[in-house]
Amino acid sequence: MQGYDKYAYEPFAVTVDLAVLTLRAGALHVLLVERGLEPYAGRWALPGGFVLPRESAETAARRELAEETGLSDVSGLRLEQLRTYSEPDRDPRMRVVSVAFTALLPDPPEPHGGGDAAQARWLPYDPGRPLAFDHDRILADAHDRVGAKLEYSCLATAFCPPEFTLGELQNVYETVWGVTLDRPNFRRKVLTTPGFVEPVPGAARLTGGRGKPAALYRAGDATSLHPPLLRPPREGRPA
Amino acid sequence: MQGYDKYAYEPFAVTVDLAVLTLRAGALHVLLVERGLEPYAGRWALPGGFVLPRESAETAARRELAEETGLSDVSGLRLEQLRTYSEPDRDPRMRVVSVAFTALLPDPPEPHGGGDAAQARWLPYDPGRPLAFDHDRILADAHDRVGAKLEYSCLATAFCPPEFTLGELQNVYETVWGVTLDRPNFRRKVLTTPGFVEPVPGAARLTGGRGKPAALYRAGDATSLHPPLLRPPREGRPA
DNA sequence: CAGCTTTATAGTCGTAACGACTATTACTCG
DNA sequence: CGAGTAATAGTCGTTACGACTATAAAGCTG
Repeated sequence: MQGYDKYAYEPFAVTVDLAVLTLRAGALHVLLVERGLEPYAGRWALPGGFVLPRESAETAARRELAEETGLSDVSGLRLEQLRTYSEPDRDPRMRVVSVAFTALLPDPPEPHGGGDAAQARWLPYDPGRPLAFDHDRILADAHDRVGAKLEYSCLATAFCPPEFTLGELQNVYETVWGVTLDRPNFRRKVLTTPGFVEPVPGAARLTGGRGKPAALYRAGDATSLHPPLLRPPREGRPA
Repeated sequence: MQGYDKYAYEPFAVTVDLAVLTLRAGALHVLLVERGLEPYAGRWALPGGFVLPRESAETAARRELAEETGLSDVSGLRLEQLRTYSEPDRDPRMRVVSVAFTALLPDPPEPHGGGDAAQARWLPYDPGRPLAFDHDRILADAHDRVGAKLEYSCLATAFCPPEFTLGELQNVYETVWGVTLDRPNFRRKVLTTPGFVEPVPGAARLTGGRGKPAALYRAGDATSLHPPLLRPPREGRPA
């Protein structure tokens, strides 16, 4: 950066891309938009758009998130920078550098049509689905990152509504990691980690489904998990 | 990104900034360059520069790293993307979006003057030192990230020469974290983690200093630490 | 309504991991 | 040759965790 005044430089277009994840019906879903124009017309792509002249990438990402999801209040949502993608040919038309973000939503805010997208929909997360540009790689990176952050942060509550049961919280881990966890052990771990969750005062319980009604919890004030909640080590590689 | 063809967009300058860390004489050092021109003339700044038209940010970062350190072979070094900084006013002259990278060097490759910088030097890491632009924040973010990655990755060996003693490896942790660790326990943890380090075959030992000569090890083929090597929990916040 | 299924919650037991220590070995330095 | 220093070996008690059993409280099914 000290070389400003000597180097010639080329201007780039700067965009943001959003990997917005949620849990619908026990399966991980992603917010995708269908491209109407070439290149990649008809292909699914991550929502996103240009960073405006007076915006930071974070601001632009939050604006796009509101536009694409149609949510009235996006201010409380966690929006985390993932990484920046800058391969010279990632867009065939021009030089585009894209800052990717990850967001996690509690409940499926119904599809929506807002924003400028031809069509925006929640689709099940499928690592094999080819997306426009390098978006499949961005999405895979986002999935990896979220999976890793579940281990040592309290991020999982971001997938849950304000009040949730431990079963719902466990579903977050199981769905994102693609494993099943032992329920009593999960419960013990979460409850003995100070600040991870706190019981809802009114002794409120959630009933309605089958089985014994579950106690309700809220996210606590802790932000990191010490010690972490490790996912079971993969078979084939010793721990 | 689907909005290309409708939105007008503003071109940005894209740069890379490098937080290059090393251990000199048991203290964490950073590679800094002294700015010759306004703004921030005379201030220390992170090395970096513009991304050229046909480069990715990663390529540009590696090029800059070679130029600034004067190292002949930079290809083996770990260069990791940290985060992108895009506040509209981070550079008073123009709109600059900067992709920041972190690199870790084993041994202090002597200062150097290569590249276009007025002066490049290793200075002790000091969170209080004001740097040009938002570079003090970038540097702080890099330090945080490296500290966190030491816990669950084998990154620490990147600070060490190809063959190192367990004492040197422990120094990496102690220096970056700013704590002291129990030597036998550290040793046990490192040696019982498969693939973290492997002994150098020839039963080579490093002598020369005071004390008993230490056995030499190399980095193993593992890349992540399962279970992690947690830093001691801060006092004041219960674990 | 009885009994099955389902889900939440309580608790046990054995082991692995880890923090805090002590002891011993093998060097250099004065 | 001792004193100091750093590496290595090993012990002990506690915590954390995986695997598992048991009980409680709901809905469902006939």
